[in-house]
Amino acid sequence: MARPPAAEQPDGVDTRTRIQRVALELFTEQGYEATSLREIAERLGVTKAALYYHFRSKEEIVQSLFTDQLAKLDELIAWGEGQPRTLETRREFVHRYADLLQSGRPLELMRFFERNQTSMQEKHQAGATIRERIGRLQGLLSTTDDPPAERLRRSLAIMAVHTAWFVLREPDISDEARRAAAVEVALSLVE
Amino acid sequence: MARPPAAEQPDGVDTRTRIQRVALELFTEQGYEATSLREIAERLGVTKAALYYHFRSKEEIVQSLFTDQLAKLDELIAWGEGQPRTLETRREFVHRYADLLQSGRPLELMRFFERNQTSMQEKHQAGATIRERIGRLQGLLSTTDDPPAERLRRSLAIMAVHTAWFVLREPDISDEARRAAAVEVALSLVE
DNA sequence: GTCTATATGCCGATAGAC
DNA sequence: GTCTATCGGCATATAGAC
Repeated sequence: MARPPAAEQPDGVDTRTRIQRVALELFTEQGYEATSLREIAERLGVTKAALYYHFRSKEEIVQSLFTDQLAKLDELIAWGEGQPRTLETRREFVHRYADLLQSGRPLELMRFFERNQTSMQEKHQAGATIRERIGRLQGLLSTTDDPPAERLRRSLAIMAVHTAWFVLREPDISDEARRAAAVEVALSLVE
Repeated sequence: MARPPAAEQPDGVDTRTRIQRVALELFTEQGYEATSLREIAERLGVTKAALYYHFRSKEEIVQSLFTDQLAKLDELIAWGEGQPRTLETRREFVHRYADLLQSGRPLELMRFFERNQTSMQEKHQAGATIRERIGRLQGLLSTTDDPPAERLRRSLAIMAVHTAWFVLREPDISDEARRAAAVEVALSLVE
């Protein structure tokens, strides 16, 4: 998992991590397919070959982004799958999910994934993994027995929590206010 | 706009239209960047050069998909911008928007757009146009003066109408039932 | 760990025959 | 309207020196 033994740059971040950061940014802005390894390398001031020392392929860069962050999501899913399917569980889930998105950087990953859905297909291993987890999340809130409107509402509850960060940008809204709005709307959708 | 004078294939659809259909399908499934003109041509049993007789570039194929369908959306926006910003207008908007998505094929275009967000950037002319229209749609339902939770709720109302078609698939749900669920949830979000 | 140099292949796009 | 043939370019990926 972790790899402590690594040479560090002046800014205290090793090259592997710098590659991941730049790749995530460019993949999200321009798209996975539209971003070349040459572009990533140039941004970092190294050559393509240096990238291949740290990652065996372009796809492996993406995989590394997710595997480094997937653990917390799996914790939440494990918790949810051990709870009774009650209103109280759904409420608690909304809060925990909002927490999850606010801590660490899973939100940047979500955005990357959302904007690169076509690249993250079944062929892409990271894509398959994330899709499976999203299915499990939805499964925590509703079952196929529920009436359609209710299933739709509960899917939207999850979307509300991410979407809040993209819809509520301007003007001068604090992270706390955005989170409060997300939770309020999501809660109303799981009632 | 229309181009009646065109040779037709045995199945009654001219080549230009067949190119558009296959392109939309492949762009949506695999992604715009990941789909080559060679692939589209092979699927149709022609060569790349034939594609270039009908469209000047890959991007022009995408543009043609939207320009052929944008008129109805513009009608809805024009109607909405001429109405008072009342609850009754929002309700009527939800119904009209659901109508719009059910008639014709704008839904397939929405799916294509949603799954190829990174390719449909500002540089891409079709992308800029659609983004502008989506902004106008959101503007019909809410203003920046509204409190955050309300703005989020109204953005979700629009999403509910599309999302219904992707979330509510199995098992044996009719178009009418799906539409009813979408409208019900969207209405509750614009109250 | 990073470099130079290169292999190999597909891409979008065009020219010109039929 | 569709074809064959081709251009120039950039892609991912690798070999091997330092």
